[in-house]
Amino acid sequence: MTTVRTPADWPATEEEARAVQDELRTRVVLDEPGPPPGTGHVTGVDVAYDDERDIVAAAAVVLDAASLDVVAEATAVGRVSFPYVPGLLAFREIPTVLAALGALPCPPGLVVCDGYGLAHPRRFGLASHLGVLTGLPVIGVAKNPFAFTYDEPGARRGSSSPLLAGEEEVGRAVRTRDGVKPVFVSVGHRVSLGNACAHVLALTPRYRLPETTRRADSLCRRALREATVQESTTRRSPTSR
DNA sequence: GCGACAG
DNA sequence: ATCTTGTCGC
Repeated sequence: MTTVRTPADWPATEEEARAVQDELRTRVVLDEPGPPPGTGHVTGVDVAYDDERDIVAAAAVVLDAASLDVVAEATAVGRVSFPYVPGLLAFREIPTVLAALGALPCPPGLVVCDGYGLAHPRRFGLASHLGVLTGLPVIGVAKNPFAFTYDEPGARRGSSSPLLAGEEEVGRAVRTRDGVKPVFVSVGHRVSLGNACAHVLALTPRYRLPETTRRADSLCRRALREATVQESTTRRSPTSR
């Protein structure tokens, strides 16, 4: 498990963070289809927090896209680098997520993260940000519609409807299980929306959330528990070094 | 101006 | 995100 420090030039205020988003958004690539679903690697990333101790743990789990078997995984821990502000989530998660991705022993292929990409107040959510910084194809899968609107998709798995910012389709509400609340898919970088939705369906043979998200979620929670235990153990044993 | 609002 | 056990149901 690698440890990360927040970069020295990390934005300190909401204003600075928004300026960074406005600058980086010009580098998002939206005209590539992305890798075909069911081939190569698909990597889930997620983070867990311990606000009490100001610790954040990130996990990256690489799956074989065809079998959904785990191929590799990595974790990283660090300090929380920004408060939670709607629209600025990426600044809270990215340093640690980048460290976890960087610790992987193989290429991640397509990256699937929690939250949004294009579906964002300035069209530059976590998935877009992560894509621009890594150059990798990235999509976002969120559990809530944020401030966007949508019509309920059909009740069957595979149904979807546009996620709308006014008239603009910024993502899609995708039903991954019959009769279960949809997930909210948006493009991050170098993947088309249709392809992103196809990936999400390929990653949900059994549960509402993609296997990538589920694997990364449980791994980063475990990493957080172990990071906490390590630190308290060190404190209790001043002679142990 | 105020409230809502990914995780 | 996180606080949190058992429990109802397929």
